[in-house]
Amino acid sequence: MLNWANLIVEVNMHTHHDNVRDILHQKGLKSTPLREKLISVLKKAGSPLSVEEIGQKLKGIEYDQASLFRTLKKLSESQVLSVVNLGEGFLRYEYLCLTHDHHHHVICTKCKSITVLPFCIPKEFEAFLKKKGFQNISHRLDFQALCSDCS
Amino acid sequence: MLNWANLIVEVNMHTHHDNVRDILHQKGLKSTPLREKLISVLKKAGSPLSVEEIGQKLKGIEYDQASLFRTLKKLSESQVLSVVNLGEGFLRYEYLCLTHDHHHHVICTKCKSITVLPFCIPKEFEAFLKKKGFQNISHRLDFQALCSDCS
DNA sequence: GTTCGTGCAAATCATTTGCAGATAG
DNA sequence: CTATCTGCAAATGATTTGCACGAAC
Repeated sequence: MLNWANLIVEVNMHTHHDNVRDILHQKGLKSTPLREKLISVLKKAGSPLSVEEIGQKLKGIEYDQASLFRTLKKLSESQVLSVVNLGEGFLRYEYLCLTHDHHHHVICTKCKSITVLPFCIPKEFEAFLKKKGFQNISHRLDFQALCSDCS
Repeated sequence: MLNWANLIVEVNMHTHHDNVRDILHQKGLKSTPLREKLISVLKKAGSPLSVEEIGQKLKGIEYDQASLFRTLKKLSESQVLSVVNLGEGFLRYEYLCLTHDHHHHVICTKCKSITVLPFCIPKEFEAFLKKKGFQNISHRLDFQALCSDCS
């Protein structure tokens, strides 16, 4: 089943993906300086950033706050970014690597550092809800704790 | 071990708790019309209410929005209420029955009805975090789904 | 009689919206 | 060229704050 032609396509696709401009085009979005810079900032960050943190890393490029919010919303809707709500009173955004699945976070109650966790809730939970008649089930799970550096 | 004296104390304590005024005094808080009404509204509701929903049920008593927020915050800090963040962009509050433990919710994505769930995450999750050096661990888990009435 | 709570008005913070001009494809 | 973005300014929604008065203990 696997042949060289397919393999080359795959390799090309990944190379493709690595180019911020192409990520946008693939989603049918125009490529602009703000969008490109924003995505590369979030790709590099590795953890979910707040709008304020993004703004700081965006220095060097002049941008408008409203456009930033609009861009974040559009990229989230287009599945390029994911919205992370850790109950802080504002949202965070992270680069949604298509190969890297659904995951959860711990946020340090002191330094606010965020760590990705390797586990998810038991499938029985959603099965329970399904049995109760719920559909299109999704969930949110996050932890707050003092990290080892802060204790 | 169990004797009548202890039993009577327990019974009295519960009777005590049922009086909204005494709940407040026990926490060292002054009893005021707004606080009393607020607590009884949330006690009766049984599910976490938004500030707007609380405001509607508070009709009959004239209150100030700022005072309502201050009261909600103070009662949450005093463990009379608990803050529920379902990622809606605003907070909800529910009466924190001392005997009724920590729990989680499903919110219907359409009608916003909220259901309490009978399960919690496996203890291994927090054990994992402890092993990684985290302390004072707490978590948030909630579900979003279309409820049976809405499908 | 203090301490604590409330009302009122103004402030703040995150986010959104309308609109007209600029830019990508 | 036309659809989509962006900048700017004003609007919105949730929540907070300062201050002086009023009520609870």
